Amino acid sequence: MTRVGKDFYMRDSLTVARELPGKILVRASSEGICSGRIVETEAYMGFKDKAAHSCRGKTPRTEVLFKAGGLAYVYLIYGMYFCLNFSTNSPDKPECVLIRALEPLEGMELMKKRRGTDIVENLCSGPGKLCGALGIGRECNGEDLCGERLFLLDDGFVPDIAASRRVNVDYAGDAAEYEWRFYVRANRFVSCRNIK
DNA sequence: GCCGGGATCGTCT
DNA sequence: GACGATCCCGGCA
Repeated sequence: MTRVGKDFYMRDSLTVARELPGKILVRASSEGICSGRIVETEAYMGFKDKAAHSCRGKTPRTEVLFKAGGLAYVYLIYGMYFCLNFSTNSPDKPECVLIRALEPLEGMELMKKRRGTDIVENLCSGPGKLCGALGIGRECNGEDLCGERLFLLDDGFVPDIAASRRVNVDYAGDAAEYEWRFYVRANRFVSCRNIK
């Protein structure tokens, strides 16, 4: 079991998104420790990707993406839910990877309490859900992914990974067709299991 | 089990 | 002023 270091994030988001499934995300807060194995990701490739927040340049919201990779990019969606992304690559390439689903491991009781359900499949099977389960909000934006509150472990497990179109980016023209979503095949903790 | 609609507000135009 | 990188609930089967 090793900690994932900064170098891992200093590559393009497609490469990172493909290698993330199987890694273990650990979240430590005042309420306790939670962890889960990443089972679903999406790559957002910066300027060359019309679905990416950063494709039209730097704004107050996307500022974190214009720094070296290895930071959390957290934003509010639909006015009610948060999404967790890992920034990747160099400051001139504002790319990131959306974390879409986890297979819950540690801290099951705390995650159930935060989510208000005992159904394990519903704890982290979606971007908004996993932020709820892990207690991730706007205060995590810019958080170092190699710190003590949020980090990644590698236990050597390599799952069987499939690719598909990304979820809910129909507005993005050609970019909507790119198969930049990566998920663990036949895993019951993946969101949108009808999309192949 | 599947489907449709509503919630809710920060962000950018 | 419009619109989401979503989720939940209710209705119907």
